[in-house]
Amino acid sequence: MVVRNVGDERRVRRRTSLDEDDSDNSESEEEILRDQKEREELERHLRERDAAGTRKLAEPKLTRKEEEEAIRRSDALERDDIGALRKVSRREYLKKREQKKLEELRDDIEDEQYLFEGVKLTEAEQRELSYKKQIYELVKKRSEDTDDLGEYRMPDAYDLEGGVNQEKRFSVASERYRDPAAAEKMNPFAEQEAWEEHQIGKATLKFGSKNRKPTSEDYQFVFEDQIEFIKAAVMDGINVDQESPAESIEKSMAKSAFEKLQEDRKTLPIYPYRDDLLQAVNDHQVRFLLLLEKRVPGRPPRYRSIYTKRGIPNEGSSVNWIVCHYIATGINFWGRRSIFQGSCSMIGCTQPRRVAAMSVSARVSQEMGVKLGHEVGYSIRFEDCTSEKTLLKYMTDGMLLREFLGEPDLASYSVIMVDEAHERTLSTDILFGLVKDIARFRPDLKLLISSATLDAEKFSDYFDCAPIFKIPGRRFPVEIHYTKAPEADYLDAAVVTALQIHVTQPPGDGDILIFLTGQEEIETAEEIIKHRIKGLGTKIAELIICPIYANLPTELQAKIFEPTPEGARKVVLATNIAETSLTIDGIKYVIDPGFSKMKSYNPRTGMESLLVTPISKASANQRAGRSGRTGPGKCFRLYTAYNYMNDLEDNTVPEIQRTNLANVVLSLKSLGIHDLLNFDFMDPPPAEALLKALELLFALSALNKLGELTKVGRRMAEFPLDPMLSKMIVASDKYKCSDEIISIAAMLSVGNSIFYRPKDKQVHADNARMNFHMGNVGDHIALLKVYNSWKETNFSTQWCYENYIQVRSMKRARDIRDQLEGLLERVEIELTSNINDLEGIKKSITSGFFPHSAKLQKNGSYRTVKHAQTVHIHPSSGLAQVLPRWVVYHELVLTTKEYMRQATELKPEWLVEIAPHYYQLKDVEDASSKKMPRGSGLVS
DNA sequence: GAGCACTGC
Repeated sequence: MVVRNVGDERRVRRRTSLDEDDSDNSESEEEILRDQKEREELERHLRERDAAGTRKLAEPKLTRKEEEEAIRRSDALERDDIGALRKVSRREYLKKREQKKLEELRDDIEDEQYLFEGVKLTEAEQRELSYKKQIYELVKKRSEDTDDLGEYRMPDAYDLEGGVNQEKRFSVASERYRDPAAAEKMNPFAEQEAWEEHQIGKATLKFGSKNRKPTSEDYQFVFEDQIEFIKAAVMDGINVDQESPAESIEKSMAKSAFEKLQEDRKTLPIYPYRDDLLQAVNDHQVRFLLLLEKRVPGRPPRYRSIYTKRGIPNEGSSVNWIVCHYIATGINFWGRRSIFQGSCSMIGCTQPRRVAAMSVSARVSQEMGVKLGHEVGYSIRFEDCTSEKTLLKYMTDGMLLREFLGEPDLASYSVIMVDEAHERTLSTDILFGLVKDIARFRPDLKLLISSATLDAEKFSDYFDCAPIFKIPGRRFPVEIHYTKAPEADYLDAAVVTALQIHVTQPPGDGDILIFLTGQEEIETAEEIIKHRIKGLGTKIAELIICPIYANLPTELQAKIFEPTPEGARKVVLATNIAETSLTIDGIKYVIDPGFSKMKSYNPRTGMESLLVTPISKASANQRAGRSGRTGPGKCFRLYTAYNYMNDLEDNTVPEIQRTNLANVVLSLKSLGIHDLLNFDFMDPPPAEALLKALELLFALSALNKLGELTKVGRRMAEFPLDPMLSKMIVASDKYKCSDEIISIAAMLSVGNSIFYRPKDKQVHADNARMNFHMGNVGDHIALLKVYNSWKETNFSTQWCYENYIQVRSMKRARDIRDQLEGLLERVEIELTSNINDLEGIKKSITSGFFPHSAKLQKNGSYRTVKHAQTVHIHPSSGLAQVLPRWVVYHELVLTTKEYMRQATELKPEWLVEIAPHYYQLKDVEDASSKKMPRGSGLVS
């Protein structure tokens, strides 16, 4: 939608500069004029679109600051190395970016000086501050050099010019939620230098003289508690290219980028199968299953350098895009016109992750020489980069699911390809069922399921014995080592193993990756390693510890992508995030303790909990594969071969079997699927979970007694939220406070990552947080206050710092809120605000969450009204000290106790008023008459 | 007086 009016000549120009491999064509006057024209076009387009008013469900809301959005988009696409959607003049854009960067940095430094005023800084904090100042100076210096700004530069391929541009790559792979300000801080030149200095500074502080020459005795250190490993197996390499990487880079540099693409396409392992593949798709008109035995790990450097300029978020992409390309260009096999010659129905391709959808589509559009957003586009939440021309559309699986709601037969698609099916995400599993269903009455629809799973037969059986098409992958061999005996303390064992590797192997031959279960464990491991290294002094080479987990602030995450300095070794401590979501270069050793945290759901109590559980074999192999991406690797498993064979499950339990299904059921119902218990799931969820979900939806009056969707239910299904949140919004219409309620809903759906609580400043953080709880209004209203205060400061970043609030989460909440606001219109709810009517707001909340009500007990604990289950207010709640008699809560989590997270006081009468079908008068009266111990000890 | 694996709409 957004790209329609960008001129074609831009593409031509771009192609030329690509071929010339030259970067200094400065902008002529003519081009500046053209840029201006484009900008005007854009503005006009945005105005028109806004005037048109009616918006498609998934269309992003771009109205806040059109310019800002344009810059953001431009930035994103530049990183794609596509540059197709540039909306502002390059010159203007760069200038703005530089200025903004400077301001941000200055603010940052000032903030910190302000915050730490009168506080004695630790060594690390001082270093951090001076590090920031350094960057500021560097950026300032660079921005004064104005000549730098006007010229058009092709983004570098990252195998050129002395190495990888890590920040750039990383900023895409890691920034789940893009923050333009943070991204802009990542100046490839300045930060690199400052970082190096920073690192050197750290190293000198810790390890003393770096210049000391190593003597032979330095390496004779032996650990007291070595762990013995047995080499048990080797995962063979497949199709590993014999050519040395250096040679091939040199070779490929000599050619133009376009030639490189042509050339490399032919060397892909899939290339010889091209005709067979198309023939196979052609022969199986009704349903066709394609299983790609993908490269489990790794691909040689020369391929990586060319195929994933954008970063390497998704390891399956290289197979995926080439298949899509074949299908798209080979469509005339089926008697239709090729994608280039005009209209035919769309090809849809789903990915489990946003970044993957973006990067693969960028790659394919480049491959086909078309502009991203035209013939090839992507569609993810908050960002729809497609147009009427789009024929090959990449999207997240959840997005296709929502498209189903608007178009239950997917009439606009002729091919659906589900990629990464082995990950078995919730959305993928539901898509399976739906897509299989519509394939029955749409014989023209082709299905392709692409998976790296080993039990292809299971997938094939599910899709009515669809033929399996195997495509060989590519990987390096990985040696697998098991321990001789089980390890009692896997954390300690992991640390010992890492140090063992570090000491016995020459530095520089490869980094170490340790899989741990969570933030806490990672921090502990970090401390242990630091402590042990200290004990070794300068006897060993430098070891750089890099923690990585999703909640780690983005700036700190960037560290793992820095190249390892000469003579040192990195040890990466990661959660599951390193298993699928991101790829780290240079890992040669993987240490796998065999555990991860998994969410489980108990349908009986409606409680979710995160449990540390043993991983599956599939998961273990995936982890092992992480060591063989750039060369032969080794994987050390901290369990025995017997454990592996006998104790581990083959595959991870699919998400659909261990989650709350309320949302799934609502979606399926609104698609007209009534018999859910007999719905064709590949792995059916527990019947109990389904019934629980149905029960809840009935209670929320989303379903009637016959299990049919009601009008309320239909409206609820429009919102991409939990049914209880959706109900809350629908109910807010009655209480005239939809404005407040959507803010609350947005804040709640961001999760519990809003308040930031650094270990060393917990008191400050808690104080700041309590400000929002003034008057004991309850956690929901406190969240509303947070959002509104932030809004009043014009979404200020500094305000967030002052109040220990995570900017990233707030920005996400803002986006969600905007989306919800747009959806209100669709379900005909008026946007009304009444901030003073707290009762109305609380009643709306109760309308959605009445099944989650609890009553205070004598001992200070609570008991849920419906199930008489003992629960407690979470200590982080504003009501933890207040203990109101009745509360309604957002969710129940099981950690050390059963805690209610986000609670608000309510009046018991409301329960009967709002949900007379759910609560009897006696439920409430009974309780209020007993009240608190009035007489004396009524024991029992 | 406690703790947050990872995604996605």
